[in-house]
Amino acid sequence: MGLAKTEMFTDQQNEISLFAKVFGHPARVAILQHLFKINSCVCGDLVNEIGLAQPTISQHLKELKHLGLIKGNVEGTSVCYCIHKENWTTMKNIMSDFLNQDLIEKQNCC
Amino acid sequence: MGLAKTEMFTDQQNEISLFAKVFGHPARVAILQHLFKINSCVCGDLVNEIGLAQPTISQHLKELKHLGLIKGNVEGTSVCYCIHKENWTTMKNIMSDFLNQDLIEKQNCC
DNA sequence: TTAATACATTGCAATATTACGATTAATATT
DNA sequence: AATATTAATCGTAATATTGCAATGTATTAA
Repeated sequence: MGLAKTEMFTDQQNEISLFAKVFGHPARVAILQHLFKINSCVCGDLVNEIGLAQPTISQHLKELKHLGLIKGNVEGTSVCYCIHKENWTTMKNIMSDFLNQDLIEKQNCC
Repeated sequence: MGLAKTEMFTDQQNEISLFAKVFGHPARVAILQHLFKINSCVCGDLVNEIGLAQPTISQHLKELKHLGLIKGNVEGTSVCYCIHKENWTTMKNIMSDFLNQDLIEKQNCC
């Protein structure tokens, strides 16, 4: 198989897992952290910054863009990337709801 | 390839991606949400609850346990699972730091 | 002891992911 | 126009993930 049976889960569960999946590779984490650190648009130097080959970085950027977490603007021959702030906030709220579920003391055995 | 080049990333980046990866499947999200909802140990009914075959659930539980996010206690013929609260809090702090990076207004082009 | 129950493990098929060389597409420069 | 630059896309190899049938293991019940 290798494919998740998404139809048996809620939209919320599928959405959480899609966001999580995109953070499930250190290169994409590194790209996002760099975009936050620079806090402006990064044109081109992500390949040097991260250290993977250009097609690989391009593929990771595509996934981040597809989920709406970054924006890309063509600027001459290069492309400028930055965090999509509104979508990042939306994602953050969804993930935070999941992570911040109540840990009330009431356990029986563990 | 199919394997991440973890050696070129920081420990923090690799840790974030490992936690995210385990949330990158809706079945594991559903299992965790169920454990939170019950808010005590769940003995046995996870297979009925989630709807995947027993070996599949067992495999997902193994991954969650391996990362330390759940605990499993043998209770007779069944095994009781619950959230590992301390580890969950640690994970939550790591993920929150990543998700809550500052979104200061200063963008050039995007 | 035997049978039943609950869960783990093994083995395998189908699909997904990661990485990159080669190529293509688009714009800039000369 | 010809060339250079930058990034996307294609194609492919290596590896990982998902799912489950079959089987194994441990505990309980009869």
